[in-house]
Amino acid sequence: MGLVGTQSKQRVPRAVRERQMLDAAVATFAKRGYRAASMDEIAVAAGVSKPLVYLYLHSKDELYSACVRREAEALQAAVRAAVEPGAPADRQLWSGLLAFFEHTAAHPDGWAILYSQARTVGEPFAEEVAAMRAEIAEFVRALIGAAAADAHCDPVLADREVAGLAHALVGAAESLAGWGAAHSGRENAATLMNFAWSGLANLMRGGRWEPSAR
Amino acid sequence: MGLVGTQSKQRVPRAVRERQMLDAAVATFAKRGYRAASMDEIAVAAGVSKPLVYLYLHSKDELYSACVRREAEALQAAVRAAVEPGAPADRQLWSGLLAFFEHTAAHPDGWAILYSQARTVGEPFAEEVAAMRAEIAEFVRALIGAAAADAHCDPVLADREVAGLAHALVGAAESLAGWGAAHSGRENAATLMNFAWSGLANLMRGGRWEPSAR
Amino acid sequence: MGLVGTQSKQRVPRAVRERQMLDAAVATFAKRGYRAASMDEIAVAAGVSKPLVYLYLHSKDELYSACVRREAEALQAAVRAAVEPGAPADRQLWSGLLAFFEHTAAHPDGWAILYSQARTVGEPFAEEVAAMRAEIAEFVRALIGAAAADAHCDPVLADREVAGLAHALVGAAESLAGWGAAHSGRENAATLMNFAWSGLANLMRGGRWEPSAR
Amino acid sequence: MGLVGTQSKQRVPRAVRERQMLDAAVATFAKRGYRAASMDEIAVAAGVSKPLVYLYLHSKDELYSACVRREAEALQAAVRAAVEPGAPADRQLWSGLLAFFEHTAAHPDGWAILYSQARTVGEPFAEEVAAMRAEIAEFVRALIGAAAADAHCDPVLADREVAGLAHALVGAAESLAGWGAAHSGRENAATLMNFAWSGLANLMRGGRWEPSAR
DNA sequence: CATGAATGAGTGTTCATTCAT
DNA sequence: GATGAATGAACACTCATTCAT
Repeated sequence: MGLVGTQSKQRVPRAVRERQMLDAAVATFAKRGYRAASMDEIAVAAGVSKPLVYLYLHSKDELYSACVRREAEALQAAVRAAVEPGAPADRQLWSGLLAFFEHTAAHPDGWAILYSQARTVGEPFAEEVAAMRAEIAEFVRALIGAAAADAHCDPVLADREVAGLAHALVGAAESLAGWGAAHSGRENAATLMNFAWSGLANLMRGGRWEPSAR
Repeated sequence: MGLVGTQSKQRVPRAVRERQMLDAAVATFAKRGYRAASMDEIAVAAGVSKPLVYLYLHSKDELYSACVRREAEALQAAVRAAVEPGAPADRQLWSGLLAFFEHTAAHPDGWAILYSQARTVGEPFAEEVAAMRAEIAEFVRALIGAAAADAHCDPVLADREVAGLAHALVGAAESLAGWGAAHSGRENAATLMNFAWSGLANLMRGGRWEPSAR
Repeated sequence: MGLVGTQSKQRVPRAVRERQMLDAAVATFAKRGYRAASMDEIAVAAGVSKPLVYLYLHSKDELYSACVRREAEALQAAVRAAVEPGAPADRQLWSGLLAFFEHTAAHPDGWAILYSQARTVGEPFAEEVAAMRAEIAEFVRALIGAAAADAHCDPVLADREVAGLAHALVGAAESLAGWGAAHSGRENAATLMNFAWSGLANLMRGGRWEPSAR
Repeated sequence: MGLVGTQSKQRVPRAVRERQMLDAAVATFAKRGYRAASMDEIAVAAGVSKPLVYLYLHSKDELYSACVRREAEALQAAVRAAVEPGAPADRQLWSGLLAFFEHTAAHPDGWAILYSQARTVGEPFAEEVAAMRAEIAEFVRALIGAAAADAHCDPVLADREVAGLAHALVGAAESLAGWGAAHSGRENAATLMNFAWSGLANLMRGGRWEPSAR
């Protein structure tokens, strides 16, 4: 006793403790869902006492919010870092998709929170996640718009249609991320590019599928 | 007293009451989520006492299960009824998408249960919903396969790639259903067909987007 | 329809229906205990609807009370019928014990209600059962008193001691009835007579066990 | 304020609180029975909130089990401490009975739990109590056997008969403990010794009561 | 006579949250 | 800085009991 470094109760700087708590919370929320995860379980998983969790993160809502924010920012940062601003639109989309599939495969708990959990209506933070999603869709929309401009696309695509296409593409990517977790990110990205880009290119050339067509 | 319909304790046949309860439960589960919805709230919404809900539907789990089953069957029936088995593949896909978007737009609560809620990991019945989704994806996969065969598609598409495409399409449709609830089903279906079918057609002609392409 | 004897819903006279209900109730109360037995279960076991049970027996309390009363009277009647009023005290005790063990062995559910269930403090009817027990003890006490008088018992036994002896004997009999359900009534009765009567005889002769005796 | 003991939320060490809870639970279970006693009532009687009871004792079953265990061990300890292993059999029996009557008179609630409540078929822990009872009966059986051996008892008593006698004696003691709670333990013990020991002694001398005797 | 339909009141249990130390 | 002790409020579920038919 009295010897430096022999305390059993670690004095750990706040930043580190907070990260431990967030890690534990992300894992627990991903496994159980927001309501079913208990603060007790999270505190135990983080290796700290419950009041400490409250001291640092104030409430279950704020804790979950912090988890969502952290994971969302990490995903967005990964995608942003992969995209070269000056490159052609298809190249940018490809890089972004690749980074997206690789990041979600590497961080399944984070992805689960963003995709499966936080979306649940009625729960808090559906808005935060929806905002992130909207931001991504807007980015994709801009890419499509740029490509259309480059191609001097003849019968200009309606804004609303472009936005719809962007949402469809985002949904397709999310679905693939969930379904193709077993596959490599490169494979998923290639599948989606092949699927989407040709359709877009065709649209820009004025080719349309006609419902009345026999 | 004496007026028809002024009795305090309504005597209603079981089948009717059960439907009222399911309606109330679907609305409540859609608004709050499985865990956050309380049996009290559902009973009040259905205009009956809690014990009666338990008498007929036995538990929260069974009640939720019944909701999921009913909504899933309704959606599948709507899609199935719209698709003409003998028609060409693109025609079938179009009809199915149209029916899907129209049904989900007309029954947003049912769709919320199937899409947002039941998927949440940790909640019960995620499996049932995943199974329904897999069934739909398989149907789409078969359509794509048939179209590819019709087109004597040269460099045969790998099975795994077709399955991936099917999941991407399903995800795109789900995403559009959520985003474009305000739009007409016809519009959404057209957007998706334009987006997807041209890409598929191009793929079948052997056209591929090449990541290495500068 | 209209044919005599072909109704599916039996019209059964009240007395018979009541007996069916009591039989079912005795079996159910014996198996589950007073609180754990539900009126639903009893009604199903009796093969009638619940409101009919209420129509005839008014409440769970009254139903249980009727069960206790019926079983208690049956047991007392069996014992009373076996005892010959004029016979010597030991003979009377023997006959009573024999009848008691045989009746309880033949009606284990009734005995369970009287012995294990109805005694539980806090439950209603503990009093009714206690009264029956007191009546039996009093009968035994009178027997012992008569025997003592016959024997011109020297140092007259204190009234309280005789009452205590009677209670001890009753308890011994109850314990044997529970433990020795597998044995024949005759065996149990013989064991108890051998055990008790000699002790009583000795007491009457003035023989006492002395605590201070080495 | 400032006065010792005037805090609104008492901070009491866990061991103390647990004992308070057990005391309250024993009293409540004794008064109402297992099913009729509510956790609310117990918590109020213990002067704490219900969640604290659950935090420490986990469930109604475990709480009841803890009560039964504690009271059973206390009773057994009291009896064991009173019996001198080397003493003659009658002396041992006397000491044991005396301790038994004194302990049950001093702790009527504990005795109620062991005797009236836990025995009720259908309730949990009937087994635990039955096991304790069997242990006591076995101890008494051994005493009778030893006495018989000392006395060179001629027509050896059948094992089953000895076991029956032991059960009869235990039942007699239980009955007296319930009936004679108002009397002194010494009085009850004396009554039972006089009743039982002479009968046993007579049996060992080969004296038997004959049913066929006129 | 007999019952399907219905409920008020209460049960055991859990959880997010906060003090006093 | 860190925690053991404590609780208010709510939740899923059950049961004895009663109408209206």
